[in-house]
Amino acid sequence: MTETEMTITPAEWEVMRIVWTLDQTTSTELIDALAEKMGWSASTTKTLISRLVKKNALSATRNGRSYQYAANIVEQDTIDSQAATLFDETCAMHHGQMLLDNFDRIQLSQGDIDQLVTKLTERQKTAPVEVDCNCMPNMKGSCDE
Amino acid sequence: MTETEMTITPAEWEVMRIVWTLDQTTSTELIDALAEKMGWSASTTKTLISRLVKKNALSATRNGRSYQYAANIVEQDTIDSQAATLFDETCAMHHGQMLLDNFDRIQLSQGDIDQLVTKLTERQKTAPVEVDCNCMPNMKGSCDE
DNA sequence: ATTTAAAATCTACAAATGTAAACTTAACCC
DNA sequence: GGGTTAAGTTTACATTTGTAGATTTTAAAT
Repeated sequence: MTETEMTITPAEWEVMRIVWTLDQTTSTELIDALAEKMGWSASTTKTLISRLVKKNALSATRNGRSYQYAANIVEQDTIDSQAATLFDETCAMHHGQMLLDNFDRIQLSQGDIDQLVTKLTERQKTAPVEVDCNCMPNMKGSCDE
Repeated sequence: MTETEMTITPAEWEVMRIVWTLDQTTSTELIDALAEKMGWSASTTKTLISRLVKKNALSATRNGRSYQYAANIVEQDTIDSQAATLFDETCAMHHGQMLLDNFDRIQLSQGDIDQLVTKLTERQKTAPVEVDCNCMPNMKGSCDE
């Protein structure tokens, strides 16, 4: 499997979330959940399912009249690369503030916090006073506000 | 200004990054920077500039033969809402791990780290052992891996 | 004033995306 | 075993996005 770095669109992402949550599911369940959550018509959900199966994000196993759908991609990995893209596409100077500004929106478990604090404390030793801007090729300067 | 929550596409985002970095700039500068960074033709950059001006993300002030372009939207705010969207669109259960997995990709200043550690320590007091899944309407359960 | 060249505007167009109706097929109930 | 109906497949279509050529304007230089 050549892992051709597929793209999941926002609408498709909604389907994946349900699949990940239910682990193993059917089009009916997906149609119902997304009709409720997103207000989508059955057709819309069906289309999205098809596209996800075609791009191999979902596996479809025939079971009587219908299929059993399951995710072929790991949720954590997919979220991680989604985030990686965000970090890559935005100015490094603003990442710290971005986390601080969104802090209350981010749910964290006790274990997450422990690990983060540990890593942050470690990082503190080598942290710069100011992060450099990485928005332009040869730019030492900074994104000024 | 009714702040109609505009959408910046990935390609447009590249233009904005340069504008934010240079603060005040011209089409020529943008064309050059993006030709180098992205390999775009002059026309492509011009089109993106137009679209950004039309959606009011950029202001254009005539100056002789050309325009002076400047951002109408604040970089930090824009990055913050980009991140907010990511957090909203992904399962809350995985946010902690997402940060840990991307830790080395995130640049942080000493000040950022201090503030984060402070907030995390404070949060620890009320943090749950496990974060709940928020992928489906009435779902107490969890996204099982 | 005329030429020229840069800057802006207009037009184009394929691919991706969101959204869904229409049609087909096949499993299941009676 | 034939009709019903749920599930899947096809077709559709407007918008958005990435990408860029063609055309028009107009400031600047001579």
